Amino acid sequence: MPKKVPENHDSSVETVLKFTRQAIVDGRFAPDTKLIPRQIASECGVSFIPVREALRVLVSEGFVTFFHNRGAWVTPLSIADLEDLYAIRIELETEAVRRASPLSEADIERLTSFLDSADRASARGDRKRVLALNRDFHFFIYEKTQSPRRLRLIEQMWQHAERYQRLSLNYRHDAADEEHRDIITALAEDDSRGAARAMRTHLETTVDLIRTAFTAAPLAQSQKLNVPSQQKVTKS
Amino acid sequence: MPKKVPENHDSSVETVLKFTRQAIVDGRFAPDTKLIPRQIASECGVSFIPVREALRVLVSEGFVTFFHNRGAWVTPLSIADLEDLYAIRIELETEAVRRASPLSEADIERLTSFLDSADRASARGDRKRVLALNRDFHFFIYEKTQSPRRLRLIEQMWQHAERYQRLSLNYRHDAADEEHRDIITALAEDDSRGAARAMRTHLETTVDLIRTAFTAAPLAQSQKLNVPSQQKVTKS
DNA sequence: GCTCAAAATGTTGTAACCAACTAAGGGACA
DNA sequence: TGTCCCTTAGTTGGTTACAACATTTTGAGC
Repeated sequence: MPKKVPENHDSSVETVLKFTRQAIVDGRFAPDTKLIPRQIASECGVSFIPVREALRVLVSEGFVTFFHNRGAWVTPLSIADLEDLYAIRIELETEAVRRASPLSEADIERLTSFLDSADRASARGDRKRVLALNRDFHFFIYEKTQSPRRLRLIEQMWQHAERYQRLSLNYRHDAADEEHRDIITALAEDDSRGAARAMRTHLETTVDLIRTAFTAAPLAQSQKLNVPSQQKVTKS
Repeated sequence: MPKKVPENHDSSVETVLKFTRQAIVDGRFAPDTKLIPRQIASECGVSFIPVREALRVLVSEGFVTFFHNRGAWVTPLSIADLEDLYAIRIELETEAVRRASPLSEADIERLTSFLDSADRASARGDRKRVLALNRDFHFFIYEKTQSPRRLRLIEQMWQHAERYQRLSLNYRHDAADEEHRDIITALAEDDSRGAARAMRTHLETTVDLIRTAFTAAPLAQSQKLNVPSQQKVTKS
């Protein structure tokens, strides 16, 4: 059996996968639009066979839907799916916090430093950095659970969630920061249940904001061009 | 002729996907062995390109691991992964039961009928039917939650769990049946928390059994050390 | 026996080709 | 004018063949 380390350098499938997934997550490939393999292939500088492999993976991840003989389409967004998604996130992530506790003094300091950095980044208007630090904060906790499957699921859920978060343009840093610090406070006291409760509150507040933004700007999901008939063919 | 009947004829990729996943789940493709694309291709009667697409999907589902330039290998099993898997199953499935409640009188009767059928099947030694009814029982509840994402995750976790369950050869029908009826009892009283508790107990008992079987027979995952090449012993 | 090079095997990716299906356009006809 | 059917063009699903490269095995010389 092979002794270690799966691939380090990206294969062409990996290249296409990352490119396409990112394009879907950040909205460049809009919901309910058709994905044209040849176009993606030329944009990534590969032939169209690795593109099909990548699309298959994206189908299995839920970002893309195949319609038999009608090609690959970006999976649409919906309020129902948003609720479903966040319900699952809340379960997985509150439990992750619960399992991460207790944290060491050093870990608490590290978490605090993420928030302080985010504060400074927010003050200078560096939204991208704020979002990166938000992710760092959350995943620093989740990684403490030593649960690879859970971590993988949470990562996937986050990517799906990003598709929705993008719609609420203004990231409310101040409110989020306060909720984050509530989580830290509970963790510092080894109050795992309190930390989990704070995480739940945080996520529920987030989904409330997104829901509002989503219903206010339904353009994002109602712009259905060339929608194929609803005969679904590939799930899995 | 009026209209073409939409054929449910699986695509090549679907065929390979189902074949290979099933072979991994039921142990015919043992953990830590190499998957030979050409062999799978010929066995499914397709060329090796759809096989590669299917293997990609199985990688994304966690059943297969790619090693760059060293091919595709069946993901190994481990106690740590077993615990991880069941921890997640418990979260997703207890919450599913909680959300499924309250159920109608008819639903309760339906659930009871599954268990009665399983009893009869067990009495005549039809293990396969017992397992199918076990699945029907669980998923009848989970489908009531109207949560497609959760359902999909649970289905995937079940397939992974089957790889481990296979190792504990004797399915303890009587114990499982009693736990199942505890779940029904709680559901019949609209006691969603009680039902969730009963589900948790049921799953914890199950994982205990599997853990025991797994540690008792570690051969199952370390014995099948792979060999260089599947057939050719070349030395003649 | 041991080392290292060369051949065999396997993996990754491309190109050309074909069959089957979808979707769009153009009559024939009421 | 409008509907329905048929043709046709374009796309998708799938195969074979092949080139480039990595790994493994073989084997010859020391």
